[in-house]
Amino acid sequence: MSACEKAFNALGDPTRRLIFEKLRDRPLAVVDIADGLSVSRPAVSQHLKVLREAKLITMYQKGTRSICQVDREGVLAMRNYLDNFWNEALAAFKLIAEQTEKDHE
Amino acid sequence: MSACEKAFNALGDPTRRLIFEKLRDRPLAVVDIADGLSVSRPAVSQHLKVLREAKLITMYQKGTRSICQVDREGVLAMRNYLDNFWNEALAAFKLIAEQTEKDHE
DNA sequence: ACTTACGGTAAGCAAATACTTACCATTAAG
DNA sequence: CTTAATGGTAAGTATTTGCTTACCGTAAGT
Repeated sequence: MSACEKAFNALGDPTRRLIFEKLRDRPLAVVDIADGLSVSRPAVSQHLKVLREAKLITMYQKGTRSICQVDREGVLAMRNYLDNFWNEALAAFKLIAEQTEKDHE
Repeated sequence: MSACEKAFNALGDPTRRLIFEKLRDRPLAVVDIADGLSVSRPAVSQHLKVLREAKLITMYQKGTRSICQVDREGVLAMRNYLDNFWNEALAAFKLIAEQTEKDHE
């Protein structure tokens, strides 16, 4: 279930979260992502690389522009991880509750 | 929706993810978390503080031991964020798809 | 062909952060 | 009361990592 190790690493950085959220509403070129942000374009490029390797975004060429968009794979992987985590935590909690109940009777 | 800023930061670190996952199956004392990990106990304490402030775990005293367990608040906040994100991304995608369809007729 | 727009990569720097050792406080047990 | 167990905090170090400038490559426009 640690297919999303990289995804958690990637979204651990506030600037990358900003970029990620910018792409939620529409695909954007690198240059469009960069302006409005307080960091340089090369910095953005580096962040995009991390997001790409985490499968949180995909990119394709369109002329000289590199268009970025969110990648369902990474997003769903994280969602799945958290769902799973929570279900198992809940199950474990119930098991322990039953156990301690037994101890008290 | 950025109630989980801290949660993403917290789970951005691999050691903290390890600790977090250790707690999925059962509550543990700090000392129990520390052994098995490759870092010192004080390091664990510091990580626990971060996880606590991110509302990913809660702690309570039991004698000299501090028992840690997962906190639903943080987990559900992240899950919610990702659900929301994905829904909005999907909606945006459809909107754009419809738009470009129009352009082609 | 020349120029402009776009963007990836490298090297170096600066800031953040994860880790260690040392120390102290609290609680239970002898 | 003394000792052992547990764990939080502080100070300092070291590693990581995010950022910048500089440079180069590619694709479109003139």
